[in-house]
Amino acid sequence: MAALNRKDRDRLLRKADILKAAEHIFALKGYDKATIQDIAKKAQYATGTVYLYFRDKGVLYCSLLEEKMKDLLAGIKEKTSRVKEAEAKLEIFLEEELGFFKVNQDFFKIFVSENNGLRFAIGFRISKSSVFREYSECVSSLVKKAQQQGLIRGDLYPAQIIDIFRSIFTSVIIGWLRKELREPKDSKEMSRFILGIFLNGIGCKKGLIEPA
Amino acid sequence: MAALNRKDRDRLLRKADILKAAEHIFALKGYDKATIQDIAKKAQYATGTVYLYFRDKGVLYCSLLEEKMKDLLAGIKEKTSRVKEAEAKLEIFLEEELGFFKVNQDFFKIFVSENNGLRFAIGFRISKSSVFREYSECVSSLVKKAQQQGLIRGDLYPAQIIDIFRSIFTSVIIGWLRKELREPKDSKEMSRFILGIFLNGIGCKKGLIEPA
Amino acid sequence: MAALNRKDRDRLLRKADILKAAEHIFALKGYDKATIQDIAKKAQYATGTVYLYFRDKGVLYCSLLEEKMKDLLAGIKEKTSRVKEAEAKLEIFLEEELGFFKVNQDFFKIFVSENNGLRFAIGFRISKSSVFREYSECVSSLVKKAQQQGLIRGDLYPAQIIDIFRSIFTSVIIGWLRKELREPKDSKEMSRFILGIFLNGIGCKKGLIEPA
Amino acid sequence: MAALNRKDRDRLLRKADILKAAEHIFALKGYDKATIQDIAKKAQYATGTVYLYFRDKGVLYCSLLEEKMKDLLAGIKEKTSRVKEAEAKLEIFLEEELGFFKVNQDFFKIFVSENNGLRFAIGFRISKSSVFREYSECVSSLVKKAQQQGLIRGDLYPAQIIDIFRSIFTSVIIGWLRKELREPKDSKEMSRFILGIFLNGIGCKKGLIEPA
DNA sequence: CATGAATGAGTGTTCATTCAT
DNA sequence: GATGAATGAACACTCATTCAT
Repeated sequence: MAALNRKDRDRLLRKADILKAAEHIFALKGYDKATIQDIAKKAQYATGTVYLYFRDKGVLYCSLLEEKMKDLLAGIKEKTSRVKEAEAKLEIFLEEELGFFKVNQDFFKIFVSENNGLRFAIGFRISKSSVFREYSECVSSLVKKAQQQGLIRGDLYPAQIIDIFRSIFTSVIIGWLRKELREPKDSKEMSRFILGIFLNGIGCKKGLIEPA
Repeated sequence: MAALNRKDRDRLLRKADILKAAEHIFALKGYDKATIQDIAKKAQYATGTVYLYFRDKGVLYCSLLEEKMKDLLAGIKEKTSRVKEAEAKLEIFLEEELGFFKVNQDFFKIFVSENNGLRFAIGFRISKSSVFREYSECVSSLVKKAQQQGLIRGDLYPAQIIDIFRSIFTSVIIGWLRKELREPKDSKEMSRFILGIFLNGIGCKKGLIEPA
Repeated sequence: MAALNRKDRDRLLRKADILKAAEHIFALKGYDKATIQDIAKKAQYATGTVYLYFRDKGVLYCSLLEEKMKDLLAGIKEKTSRVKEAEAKLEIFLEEELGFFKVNQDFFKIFVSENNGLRFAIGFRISKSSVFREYSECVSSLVKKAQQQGLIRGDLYPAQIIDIFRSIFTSVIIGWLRKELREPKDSKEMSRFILGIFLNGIGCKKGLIEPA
Repeated sequence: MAALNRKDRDRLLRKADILKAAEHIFALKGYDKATIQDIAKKAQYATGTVYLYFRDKGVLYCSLLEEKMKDLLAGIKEKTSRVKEAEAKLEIFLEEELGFFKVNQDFFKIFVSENNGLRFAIGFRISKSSVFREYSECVSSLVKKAQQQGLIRGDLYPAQIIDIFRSIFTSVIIGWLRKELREPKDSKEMSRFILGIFLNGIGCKKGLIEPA
């Protein structure tokens, strides 16, 4: 925030260079198959330089996730705070994420494999990180507010709802990125579309079955 | 099926030993971090023994996936063929998968990371395998039938619907396995619950928003 | 020599089977790249069976060489003993080896790589074996007799002469087997041809240079 | 030739270290039995270091052969071009190889096992390499010139003559290196000695037999 | 005896990490 | 600080040898 001296500013610039390269390589090859040398070369630094900025490969990976999540979260918080209604908040939340992933498709791949792989396989406890916790809490509060306002069923854990929300969102965005949707809509339309599925399901309104 | 001589039977038993160990190790560590030595040790065989049954690590991994998918698919086909209605088919499909994953939690982890990461990072083209293709076709036909019978919206690609279906399913099952649900219901109830969300969404019936 | 009981006879037959397979495989792949499993399979025995007849891979290899050398040597001794003159002996020696290698081309490859590789690279001390020693002595006595009879220069070690003799012989036979000679002659003609080169060299009789 | 910066020079020095170690180990154990760890240790580097300079074991081996052949060939070409007569060229050729192998005895072993086994067993097609082809062509042209000048019999394929030439040469040099010759002569004398055998054979001039 | 599945030491090769320059 | 060569532990895979059946 405050004005940085040249040294600190340079340091941040280099970190950013490396993170950008890492984002591309990790998205392309996955965590294990990506090598530090790949990343260093992509970033046009020497191998050792990476270690001046990140203690090890794991830290680099986590930093990447956190950095991106921080950006995403900042956008979401800022935009959703502008409206009051839960529904509008959810809509704007979706819109913001759609926009973010549209310009961060590499990160989207990582995010998906991280989030949907549910961190089973990877030894990192990213969810312990503060940005991730904050992101969870942010989404959680959106969902709780929607429950309070009677928009969303109250008989489910928010965590569960978020998972469902996230997974519908992810499915749709993957199709979107694949250009498989009939009409590749803009973020705004897409946001309403996803929210529609989330709230109303995929069923025709004819044969509604009783919720269990 | 046919009576096997001792040799063939033993061979199958040993393959099964190794596959079981592999399932556990792959679920625990992921494909890359899992080592053949880990798997051999877990199965209480020597390293080289694994190679008597599987040409290489990749083949072992694929065999594992295919073997399990074959079992899963057989159950699904058998059970869903007993009913006529699309809705009942979907319900039974869910019930069958729920039951299968309940007793195959290790495989579930692998299945999720394989399926949801959309195979970004892994070099295997498992989806080319006939069992995987057959599984896709099976789910696809269930969904198409549901569309024809007016149960599911007809304005979406089946592939998209399947993704959404699968992602809701996955989210719920993860919560279920984590015992995060208020009342850990049995497979039958859970199946109706998931189908309800899928068809009707998570919204309260009050404030329905218009689908975009 | 004496009549063998069935047990001993069977044992010899099996050894011969294995040696024959080994000959083929060693010729094809070389010592290191050949595997016992290759050989066992070729001989249509189980892997372990090979070890009932040969202590280890090295012994199998050496036995093969010795067995073949014994056959070769027996033929040479028998045939060369029929004539008196050193020149005739040499001629018959060559004829016999040519005939032997013509029907034992696999062994010829092994023999060449063993003999011409000069046992530098391989850890076996085959030359210590009695058959090899005997073979050396046999050729040596032929050469010495030729020296005594004034056929061959007396100012060289027999060992040296044998090496030269052998190497000319080998070169020619390789070309012969490759069918590179203008007229693929029979063993008798070929034998005289080699002997001619050995004794008179490759030079035209015009410009004889003085022996150093 | 051109002045190299320190980096390039160091790189060449290290490559040379490794090649030297490889030469020794390959000569001692043969290609298959030699391990990269042996070579690295001999060169006093870590295992991985070898791979910074040579892509794999095969490339290391081929590089070694090519590097040495290049040196050998350069010497031969330079020296033989100084004289006109075929006989003198052959003599100088021999002299040069004798001198080269005297100071490169390890390489001589490799050269012999590579060349004389006629590459039966080894999967590399080194003969495809340009240096090897060039070497062959060089020797071939020496032999052809000798045939044209009436020094060598014209009724044989050059390839055949070269084989004989090489094999006599090899036999003699091995004896020479073993110090088995009565008087270990210098390269010049030895060269004339070999050429004498090559042109005139090993026979006494008395009992010349008719060439077949 | 014969078998061939099992063994596990050993090899080529990679790559995260270090450190002298 | 930046570099990138060097390191060496680790892994996939092979195969000579053993031994229970």
